[in-house]
Amino acid sequence: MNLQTPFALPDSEADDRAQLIRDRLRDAIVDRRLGPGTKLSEGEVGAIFNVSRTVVRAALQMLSFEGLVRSERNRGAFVANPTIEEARQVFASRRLIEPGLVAAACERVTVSDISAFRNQLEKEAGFLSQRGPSARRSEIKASGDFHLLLAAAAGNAILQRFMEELVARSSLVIALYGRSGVSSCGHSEHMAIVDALERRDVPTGQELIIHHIGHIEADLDLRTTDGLALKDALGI
Amino acid sequence: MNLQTPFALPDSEADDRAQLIRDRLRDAIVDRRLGPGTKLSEGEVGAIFNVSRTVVRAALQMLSFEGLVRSERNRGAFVANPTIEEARQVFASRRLIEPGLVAAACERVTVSDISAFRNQLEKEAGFLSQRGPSARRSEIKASGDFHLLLAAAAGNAILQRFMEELVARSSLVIALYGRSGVSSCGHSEHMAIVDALERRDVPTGQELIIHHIGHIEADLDLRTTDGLALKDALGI
DNA sequence: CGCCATAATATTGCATACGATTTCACCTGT
DNA sequence: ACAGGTGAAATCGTATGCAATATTATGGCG
Repeated sequence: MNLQTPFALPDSEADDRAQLIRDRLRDAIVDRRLGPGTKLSEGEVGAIFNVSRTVVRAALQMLSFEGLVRSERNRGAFVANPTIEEARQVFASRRLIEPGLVAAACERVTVSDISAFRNQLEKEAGFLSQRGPSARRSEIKASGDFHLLLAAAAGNAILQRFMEELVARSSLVIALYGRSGVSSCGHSEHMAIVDALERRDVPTGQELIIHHIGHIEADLDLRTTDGLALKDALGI
Repeated sequence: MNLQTPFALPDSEADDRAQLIRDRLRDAIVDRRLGPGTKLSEGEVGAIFNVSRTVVRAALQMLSFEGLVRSERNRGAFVANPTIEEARQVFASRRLIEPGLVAAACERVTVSDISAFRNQLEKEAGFLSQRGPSARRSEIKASGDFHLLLAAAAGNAILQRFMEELVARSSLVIALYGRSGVSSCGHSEHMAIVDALERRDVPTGQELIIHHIGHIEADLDLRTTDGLALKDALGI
């Protein structure tokens, strides 16, 4: 467990340590420092963050609601291992919700929203030009953050929370089933979407985001692994 | 607190008492035995269900994630009091998601799904013909269950969970802002939707559900209460 | 040599204990 | 009579302890 937090929580004035631990764990999961299936022992996590199991349990329960962690009774909590079916459902949900976000965002987007988008796009470009696993992770995170920015711009707190969950789960799915690592073509698509938002061009924006989600999903290997694949596994 | 559970949990062999308590509380909230703003004290709830505060806290945390309960640090948990803005967002979310559910459900409904729908419709009719506050509550619940059935028929577990949250929150919103109590016209609309599902008629089904959601929302009083209303309040 | 039964160990589920914070009642002073 | 302050009671946040369950190690047996 490399959470780069060897000592007690330094920050912040904001109480609620469970939330803080949840955020740390979530970050670690979505940028794959904690891989699917990793056990998150209450005692161990508590020791790392210098808190009792009580507050760790609260954090793990939150992550379990978000679908990032699977809790088994009397066995503990593990980083989720989404099945292919779950992966499909994540993307089906995104295909349903994100065009709606684009429509809402087109209506109410402000100049400061747009500049936040541009800022995010520059960050993406920065990570793209770098090399190394750390930049890779940052790139994945930045790519997800773009969609979260879209959700925020839509101005619906409920849908925003749904999207937070979907984006986080997507990153798990990509970790498990991603083929080429990162779909680097995503950046230009994000740019085109921002352009459409700025023009308040709903149909174009929706078409772009649908294609974009399609590209992300197309980069996954979601072939069902039953029947024939079993033989393959035995053959090896 | 009238949760009609004066003694220890009778059922069931199924472990996880926190989940059971969450379900009980949620039922009480969505059928308005617990009104918005009601305090849910950990100790009190624990005494009712004969469990420690630990497990009550877990249940309340779950409800707080679902938006049915608002938790304030060092103050406790209260049945949520959605604002008008939140109410609008709940219905905006439903307008986005439910047509997608109809489309998915049309593709994959089975005959047993249809009969489940018909069964549900009969239940609704039964409550409609009765009088009294208890039948009223059952009617509200049954009306929500119809939409949950739709979500289940769509076959996407993630969207199903989102809908569970949205339906539950809708019932809170109706409790707060409902005008005529119950939109009794809903029943015939539900029937028409089931007919469309059976014919696998996506466009009609989507149009029907959009109108249906519109009718539910139209029965609310979501006029914003700022500016002028302040004067009114002072005038009284 | 491998396999199953059994004991030792670790981990979770839950209750309880205690300090911290809030709430409420009461009281005093103006 | 009322505003504001003070103290008691209630409630929450968190740590810890114990029983129950799962996991791992050990040893006997086929």
